[in-house]
Formats: sequence, structure tokens, C-alpha cells
Amino acid sequence: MPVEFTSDMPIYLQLIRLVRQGVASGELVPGSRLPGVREMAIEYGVNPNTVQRALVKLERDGLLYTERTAGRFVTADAARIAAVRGELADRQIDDFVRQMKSLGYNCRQLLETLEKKWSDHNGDD
Amino acid sequence: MPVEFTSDMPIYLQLIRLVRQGVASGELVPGSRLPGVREMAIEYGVNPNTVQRALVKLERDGLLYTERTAGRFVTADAARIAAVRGELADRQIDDFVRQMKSLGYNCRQLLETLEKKWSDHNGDD
Amino acid sequence: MPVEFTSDMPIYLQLIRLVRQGVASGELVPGSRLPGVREMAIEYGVNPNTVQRALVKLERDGLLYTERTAGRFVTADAARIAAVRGELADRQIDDFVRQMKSLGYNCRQLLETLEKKWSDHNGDD
Amino acid sequence: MPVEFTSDMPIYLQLIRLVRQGVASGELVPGSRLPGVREMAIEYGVNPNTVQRALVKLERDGLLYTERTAGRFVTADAARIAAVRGELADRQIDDFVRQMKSLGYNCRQLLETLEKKWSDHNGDD
DNA sequence: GTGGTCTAGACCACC
DNA sequence: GTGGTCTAGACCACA
Repeated sequence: MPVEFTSDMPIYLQLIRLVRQGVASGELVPGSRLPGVREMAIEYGVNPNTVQRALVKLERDGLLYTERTAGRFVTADAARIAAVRGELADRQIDDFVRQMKSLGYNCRQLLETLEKKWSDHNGDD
Repeated sequence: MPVEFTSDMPIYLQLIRLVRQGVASGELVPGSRLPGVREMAIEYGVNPNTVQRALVKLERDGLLYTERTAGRFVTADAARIAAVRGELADRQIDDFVRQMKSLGYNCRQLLETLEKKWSDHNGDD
Repeated sequence: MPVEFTSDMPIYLQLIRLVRQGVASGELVPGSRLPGVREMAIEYGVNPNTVQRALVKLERDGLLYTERTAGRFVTADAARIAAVRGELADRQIDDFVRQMKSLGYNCRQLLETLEKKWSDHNGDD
Repeated sequence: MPVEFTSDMPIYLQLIRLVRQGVASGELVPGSRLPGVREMAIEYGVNPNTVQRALVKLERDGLLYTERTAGRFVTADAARIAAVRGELADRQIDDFVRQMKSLGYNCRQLLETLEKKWSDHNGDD
């Protein structure tokens, strides 16, 4: 499972996104255990502290919880997951709309372009 | 023209966005001259170096050009403007689509949500 | 007797609190015998080592004593119990007063707030 | 300004408490700038990262904010400060009441003891 | 074994 | 100069 990190964003943020995607997409099933910090650190070729940092943030967001000495787990609270997903999406869309508006797009243009883009992406999904 | 800068993003990026928005929206007309670095610095209450950095970047993007001794101007090349705008939009959309996909959205959901969001934003535009 | 353990505090501390509360409230009568380590471990669903650690600590505090081959007992020394209780309370109050002072409370405010809080708690006791 | 750190609590938590007390007590005036991380690290004899960690947490709580490249400041929002103080106090009192109840105290005893303790503390304040 | 904390020292972006 | 990020490696409490 090779993952590339871009250098224009903190690694820990990229890790967060990675996990979040996993949870939102159901790839990481609710209630399941994550690999330990050290394990993940090796897997992704980063420092354990960096992994730790990412996971702590995800915990604060309520997407993970830690069971002392047993490891970290994906929250089993489906509502919580949905809520987090909703918040994320909301902010994303909000930013996006703001940006596209500032670039002079109107609603119709945007929707069209977006639809086209979406099909393009279907290939590499 | 009071502008607020958030402190969680480099100011020079916020300046860039400001200018870009001006050009894309037509507020800054093609071929028109920009205020000098020092003027802008005072106007926005930031360091001249910061303004400089933003303008240099915009020049590299082809949105501005410098005429020695005369000042900086908005490019008059409409195609260039459109191209820059297109690139920007393209990257934005690309990222956006990728993100929303990873959050489990499908095309229809996205378009609907987006349309609703768009009207919400019309108020504060 | 279902007990929930929060995972943000060592379990052994939670066990200690449990026993202490039992003794202070009289639920665990002085001189009575406690279940064995293994029994308690099963009852609470924790590791026997964890139970052991808690009980040893309570012994050091003088709240329990071990009679070889017979088991562990709640101390029958009423004065001892009172003393332990006093010490505990003392430290709690001490810390509490220090904290509230540092938050800018004065004596009257504190007493009032506390009294109100106390009644609120009466419900779930 | 010599400060001692006890070893039974993470240093970063002790730092947090320190700053919080400063803000709540008004010793750190709203809007004023804090020493830089490196500076504080030296002053308290800890690692800059540890200081950083504490300050980031306080930021998340809304008690501080950082101004890019200028430093960290105490929030000027009096309501925010009050709110934070209130939350803190509330949780403190809550825990305290719960504990004292489990030690078999009743309301009158508690208030009396507390009042006495309060005067004792007046000396070293 | 797990996660939690800490240090020392480094590099970066920004102003 | 500021804060932000990252690494390497250590020690601890807990189960």
C-alpha cells in the first residue's frame, strides 16, 4: 500500500486525510482497530510522532478513540461518522463555492464543468 | 476598501487571491495600471515585501506584467486571462471532486448540494 | 453490578476509587472480607494484575489489610478509616480551593455555586 | 519567576494550567503578547516542543490566538475568557462534588470544611 | 505489547 | 525574529 506524500502540505495533515477517507468510504470499518503508531510509521515511512499527531487530531474530531494499552479504534458511532462527514463536506463545498465565484463562474457553468470532471475521474477511482 | 486578513494563511496568498478575484471579475480591467508596491502595502496595512512577493507570483502566472519605470499592469491579453482562470479553476475542481469522492458522494448528490449552497452564498456576495 | 470504566484514567485508579467509595459509604463494612483478586478481575472484566495493583495501593493506604491464606479484609479500625477519609478529603479540598482561587473565585461565590451544584447532583446519586 | 513542575502530571498540562491561571486572574492581560516558544522554553527549563504543545491546546480552547510571525497573544474577547473560565470552574466543581459525595460528605460538612480551608489558603496567596 | 510524553536539534515559511 | 513541522530516539505507565 504505497502512499506518496506531497511536500506542499504537512505530512500529518495528509495522514489525517488518508484516515478520514478510509472511514468515510467505509474502507476502515467502524469499531475496527488501527495499526499501532509504530507500525503505521514504518508503513508510511514517517516518524511515529507524526503519525501520533495525526491520530490525536482525529480523536479530537471524534472519528477515532483510543483504548488504553489496546490500541486505537475507529468509532462505532455511525451518527458521529456521518456528522463528521457532513461537516467536512460542508466546509469543502463552502470554500469551493466561494473560490469559484471569485473566479467569475456562475452556477450553470460550474455544474456543467463539474459534471464533466466527475466522469474523467471515474477512471482512476 | 477595508480588507481583513486571516492569520491561518500566508498574507501574500490572500493578496494573490484578492488580485486574481479582481481580474477574473473584471474589477481590475485588463491593461490598467496597479498601484505601486508601497501604496498597496500602506493600503492593506502589510509589509511591502509581502506585497512584492504576491505581485511577483502573479507575474509568473502571467496575470500581470511589469513595464520598467512605469509600473505594473494587468495583462491585456484576454486569452491569457482566460487561460489562467481556466487552469486555476481546473485545479480547484479537480481537488474538489477528488475530495468529495473520497467522502462517499456521488455525482447527483454533489450537484444538488452544490446548487443549494450556491444560492445560500448569493446573499453575502 | 455493572461498572463502566472510562479509558482516560488508569483502570486501577478507578478500582481504587470504587473500593474507597464503598468503604466511605459503609457499603463495604469494616472487617468484612473482599472477594479474591481473580474473582474481582472476572467480575469487573479486567486483568487480575490490575486488581492486584489497586488492592496493594489500598493496603498501603491502610484501608485494607491482608490475612495470609484467608484473604483481604476491610480494616476494622474505624479511626483509621476516618483518618484515610480525612486525608483524602483534605487533599481534594486543598487542590480544589487552589484551583478555584486561581480562577478568580472568592469564598462567597464558591460556596453559593457549590451549594447549587450539590442539589443538582442529588438526582443521580 | 521560578516554577516547579511536579512529575505526576505531564509538563505540558502544568504549563496549560499556568497560563490559564494567568489569564483567568488577569495577570496576563487580554490582547497582550506572550513570550515566544523558545523564550518560554528557556524560562521554564523545558523543551520548546513541550511549550508549543501547551500553547496549541490553549489556542484550540480559544484562550490564545497566534498572529503569524508576530507571536501569540491572549485573546481580547472578554466573553470568551469568561466562558472558558466558566466551563473550567463548572467541570472542577462537578468533579469535586462527585468526589466528596463518594467520600460520604454531606452538604453542610462540605461547606464548613471548605470555608475553613479557604482562610488557611489566604496566607500563601 | 500499547499509547503518552519528552528532549534535542533540525528545517521551513513568513515578515 | 516568529511559529510550524519533522525526525530520531528515549523513557514511562499501563495491561
